Amino acid sequence: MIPIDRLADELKLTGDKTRLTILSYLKERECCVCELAALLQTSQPNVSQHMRKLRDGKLVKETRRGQWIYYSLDLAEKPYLMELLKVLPSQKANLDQVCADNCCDE
Amino acid sequence: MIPIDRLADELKLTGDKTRLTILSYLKERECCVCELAALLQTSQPNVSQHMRKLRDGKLVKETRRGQWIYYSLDLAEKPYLMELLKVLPSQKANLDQVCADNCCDE
DNA sequence: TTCAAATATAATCATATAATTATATAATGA
DNA sequence: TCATTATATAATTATATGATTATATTTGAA
Repeated sequence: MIPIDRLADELKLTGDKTRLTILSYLKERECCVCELAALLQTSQPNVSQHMRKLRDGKLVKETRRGQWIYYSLDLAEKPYLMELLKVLPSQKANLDQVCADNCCDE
Repeated sequence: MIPIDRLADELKLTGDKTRLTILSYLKERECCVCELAALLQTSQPNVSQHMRKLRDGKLVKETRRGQWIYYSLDLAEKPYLMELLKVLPSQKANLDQVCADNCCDE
C-alpha cells in the first residue's frame, strides 16, 4: 500500500517525456549526464535539473567516478514503477550508438 | 510495447493527486460527478474538468443515466495502469459513507 | 412549458514547471 | 598552480496546468 500523495508525486516525475526517456535509458544501463544530453539532444543543465528531480524523488541514485557522475535506477522498492518501464520499447540501439561519438570514453 | 510519448501522457494524467484519487474511487465502483465532488471536497466544475481530461486520455468512460453521468475505469487495454491502482489503499470506507448524505439517490 | 438538478464549458487567475542562459563547483592532468 | 572537462546551481522566461467563477446545456418532474 502506497499513500496516494506519494504515488501521485512519483507518477508526476515519470509523466514527463524527457524524464521518462531518461528512465528508459537507465533501464538498459547506467548513464552519465553527458551521454543523456547527447541521447536526448538537449543541454547539460537541462539533464542535470531533471536528474535532480529524479534523485530527490528517489527514483535514481548517483555514483561519481572521476569527473563523471553515473546515474542508475533505484526502483528496488518500487516494483510498480519498474513494471511501467517494461512496457516501453528497448533503447539498446540508441545507447550503443552514443558510445561511438560521445563525450565520455567508454 | 507502448510508445514513450503515449505512456508519458498517460502518466501525466495519473500524476495529479486529484485525478489519482478519482481513479482510486473508480477502482471500487462507478461514480457520478456529484459523488466525486463530495468525496474530494471540491467543486463540481473542478471534477468535470478533470473528468474531461481523463476521458480524452481514454482512462475512463461515461454512461448517462437520467440526469447523472456515471464514470468508470476504462483500463482493459492498459493493464500497467491498472496495476498502479492496485498499490493504493482501499477507498471502500469513504465510498460507503458518501452514499448516506450525497446528492444522488443510491 | 417552466423549474430545478446535474453536468459541461468558457474565462480568468494563480501557480507550477520545463527549458534556456549564465555562472559556480569539482575533478583531472599538464 | 592553472587549464580543461563534467556537472551543478541559480536566474530568467515562456508555457502549462489546476482551481475558481460565471454561464450554458441537458434531463426529468411539476
